[in-house]
Amino acid sequence: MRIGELAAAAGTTTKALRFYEQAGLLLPPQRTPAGYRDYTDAAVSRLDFVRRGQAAGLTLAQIRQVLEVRDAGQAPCQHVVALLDRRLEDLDAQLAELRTLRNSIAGLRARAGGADERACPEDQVCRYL
Amino acid sequence: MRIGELAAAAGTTTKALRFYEQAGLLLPPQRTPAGYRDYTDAAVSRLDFVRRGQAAGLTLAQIRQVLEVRDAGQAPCQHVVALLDRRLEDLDAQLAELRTLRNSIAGLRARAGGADERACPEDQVCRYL
DNA sequence: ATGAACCTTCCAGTGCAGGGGAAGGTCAAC
DNA sequence: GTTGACCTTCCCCTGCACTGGAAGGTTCAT
Repeated sequence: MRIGELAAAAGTTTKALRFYEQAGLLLPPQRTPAGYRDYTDAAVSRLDFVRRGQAAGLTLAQIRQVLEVRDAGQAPCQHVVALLDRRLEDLDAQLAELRTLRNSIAGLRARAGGADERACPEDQVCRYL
Repeated sequence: MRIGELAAAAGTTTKALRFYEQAGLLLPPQRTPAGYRDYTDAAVSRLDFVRRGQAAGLTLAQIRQVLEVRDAGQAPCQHVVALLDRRLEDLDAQLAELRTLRNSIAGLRARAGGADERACPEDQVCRYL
């Protein structure tokens, strides 16, 4: 399987695949005599895993760590669970932050009312912010 | 007022202030004969505005636009209100997205249970993701 | 034999908001 | 008269996940 086919199968681009290889997410595949990358089907499921990790909001560096554990022959499950737990914590923190921000912006917006046009005080840029 | 004093007064760094000037957020100040930047107190309240904008999650580019309107002698209030409205929409979208993500990760985590150590299937990286 | 469609490497840039540090000028105090 | 703290410009670096393009090699169909 050449890089273009793999990209099509995984729903990504050849550029991204070369980048993944250089980033340690894809193992360097066999090469044809001409130097073309020659992938096996395993690369497709590996990329599926990468995409599931990304969908879970993991960084490529975190996904790579999981893959490295797996490639070393160990079960990465414990590691994966720890990542999920940390991700949940981060998400909860981020959600709390965004909710606070939303409230304070909504407050500003309410204070501004109907966007009337009286000029702001001279010593200030805008009284609505 | 020299740049170091202004930075201290505004709770930021000289690096950031030079960057703001180059980015069009701070007007180029007078210079002393030696070439030092010499700010007036107006710079402090301008920086306060910048910080309030940042606290509201606006980008420096958006804040700069508001400042440009103000510097042109117009009241930027309408503009500010529009920015706040867009920011609210974006925040709501982002919150919805994060909530969805949180749910799906919580689902994965629940499926993983107590992080037990049975190996993942051979053809898969980890059954928990 | 030639053109399209693929592939290779390498270099550079994107957006965001600055930070790091070099090389050199200036100002006040001791 | 020199130390130390400040200032100047300059250019590169960070993180993240790629993307774009140049210059050149390969494969396949016509």
